[in-house]
Amino acid sequence: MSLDRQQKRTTIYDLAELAGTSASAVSAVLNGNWKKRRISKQLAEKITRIAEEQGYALNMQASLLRREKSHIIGMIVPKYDNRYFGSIVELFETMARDKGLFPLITCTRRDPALEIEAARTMLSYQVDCVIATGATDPDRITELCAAAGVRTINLDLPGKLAPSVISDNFAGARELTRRILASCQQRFGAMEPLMFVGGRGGDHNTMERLRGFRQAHADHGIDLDDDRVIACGYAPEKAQNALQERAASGLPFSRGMFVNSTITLEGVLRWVRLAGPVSEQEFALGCFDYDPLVDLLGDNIEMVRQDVPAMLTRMFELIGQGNFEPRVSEIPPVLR
Amino acid sequence: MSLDRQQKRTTIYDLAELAGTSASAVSAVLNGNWKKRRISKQLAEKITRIAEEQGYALNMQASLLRREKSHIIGMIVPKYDNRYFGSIVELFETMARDKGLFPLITCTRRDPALEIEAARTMLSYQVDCVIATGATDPDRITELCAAAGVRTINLDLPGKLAPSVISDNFAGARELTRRILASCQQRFGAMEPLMFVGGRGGDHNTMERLRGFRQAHADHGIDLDDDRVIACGYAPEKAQNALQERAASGLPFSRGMFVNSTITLEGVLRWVRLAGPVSEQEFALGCFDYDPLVDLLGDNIEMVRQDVPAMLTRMFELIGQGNFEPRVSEIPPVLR
DNA sequence: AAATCTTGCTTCATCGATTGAGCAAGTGCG
DNA sequence: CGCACTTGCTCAATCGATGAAGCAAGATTT
Repeated sequence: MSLDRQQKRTTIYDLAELAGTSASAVSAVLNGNWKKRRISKQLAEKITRIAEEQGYALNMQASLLRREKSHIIGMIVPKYDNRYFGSIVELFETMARDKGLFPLITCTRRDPALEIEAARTMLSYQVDCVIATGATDPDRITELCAAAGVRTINLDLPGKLAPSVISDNFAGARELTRRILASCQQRFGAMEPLMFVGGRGGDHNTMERLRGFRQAHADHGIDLDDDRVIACGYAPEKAQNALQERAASGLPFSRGMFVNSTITLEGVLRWVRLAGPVSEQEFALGCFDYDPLVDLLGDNIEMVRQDVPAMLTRMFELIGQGNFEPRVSEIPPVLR
Repeated sequence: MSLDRQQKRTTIYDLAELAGTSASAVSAVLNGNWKKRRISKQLAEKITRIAEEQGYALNMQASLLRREKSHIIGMIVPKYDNRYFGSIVELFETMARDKGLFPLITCTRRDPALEIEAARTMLSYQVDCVIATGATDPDRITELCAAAGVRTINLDLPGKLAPSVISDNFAGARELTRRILASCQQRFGAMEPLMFVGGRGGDHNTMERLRGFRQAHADHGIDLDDDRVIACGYAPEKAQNALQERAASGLPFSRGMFVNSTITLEGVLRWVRLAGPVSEQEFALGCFDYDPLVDLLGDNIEMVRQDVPAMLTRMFELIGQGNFEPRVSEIPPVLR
């Protein structure tokens, strides 16, 4: 790796020399508390000018080493490349910056080992706080951080040891299911039990969504066999294969499907395309997650949009209040 | 902000005391060069054990302050929430980590001021190298970093002062245009000049894609009026409004459209839905960018997928070779 | 005129990890 | 036995920014 620095960086000592003053004065001026330190306006202006001329950039590492709080806030995300996590990350950055915090984001591709590794790295970088988003084992992260005196908040998936901010999966899934059933009624002339595709049986969100899914069926007095639930994970290929197998198995198949995320939807649609009966026109689909392009192109696809701004607002509220009790905040999703 | 640390963090001095040795030995053991520093295996093992027991985490700030290279590699991206940049960021993180570099990513939401601010912040964090992705003013970033002795590479959009890795926009656009024209021929029985929607007239990629767009028309001997080009920016609302106005203007309108990104496609589809003639079935669309869900749902939408893995591979090659000549590497996109 | 206060700086220790220099004890060789 | 060499460590300076403590010169009070 040829990443060798060209010249030595300008430091406050260089500036002090150029300004004929001390490093301490330069530091005071550049970090804004020169009034408190009784530096004259003239000297302050002179130093500021010279710093600009020299293109001085603070050495954060040195600065952070000295300060007690780093104002760095870490976020661990499973994936970047879907709209849900993409918008979480983008808004998180913006909000963190607005609050004077420096956002440090790391993506773990749903790899539990990388998750722990990422948390450890964040601690090394002296983060003040870690947000564990959609983590497989949020409590492990909380423990690790707690050992270093760093607080954590869980986002998207809840944990037992730190506060969690998640969607109201039950209510959202119940309403989404209701809509898919209504769409079946309208388009096929009758309601039939739906299938549930994607997610992991063990994860909290999937369990809650399943509860809403079941409740909506019960609301309409529709019997639901357990074998209509295909919690095959989130990856597209897994959903595609699972549907393939299911279709081949001879078990009853539904035209209405509750799909657990846009990622999974990719697999479902691929199956419909390649191996499925005819076209997606013959299905009534619903997706727990939002993607604007699907919304525009998928005529028969209902979507639930998780309320990312509300979730992040709540999260920063908790931080602001210094509230780190392990309570769960459920944010209602936006239905379209 | 209540982000107060709970207890003091464990340092090498604490570990030294516990192990009955010196901080120097602890440091040598923990950063792996204990053999070079002639520390005995016993002591090394003892220190390692104690460090683990105490949940010790290195203080990166202190470590980086002392070292010459930080091994931090910065990336500036305009947006997270679309598949193209999402996959760039995700793969960049993975590849950087594999090469022993620490990825530091920042999103500027296409705000030129934030771009400069982000570059400055990266310098403060002592990055060894900055990747400016889709930057509005990459040369400004290069200058700023050069003043601090930090090299830069441009990705997606080229600059004049640093090496650039971009898609072969001309060839990609020419082929995409050819396909849209063929689709027009097949579906409407005749080729007609297409419209070009989205992008900024001034930006390199848009200019090159326009060149390919024009060339493909010329290849088929189709006359193309300049007023079929609507470079209204990338944002969905802008595209939607521009099409609205265009339709109202009475100028000739095309059923075939070259759309400059998936983001813009969102606006185009919205226009089709809300104000457009009937449905997207009556259009032949092509998009310079890839989204798997559009690929599955958009029956008449051709897509060009920029070859993100190849682009990043090339980028890391340049870094590895220490090659910082301002040359442009054009990576052929993948056509589907 | 002496005592006190204010202004505008400078000095120096400190944060935690790293590393060149150095030192003491042990080993090997003639 | 004396000298060189090796082994296994410790010491102390250093990276750059920060801020408490201190100090000198001038202003103000008694």
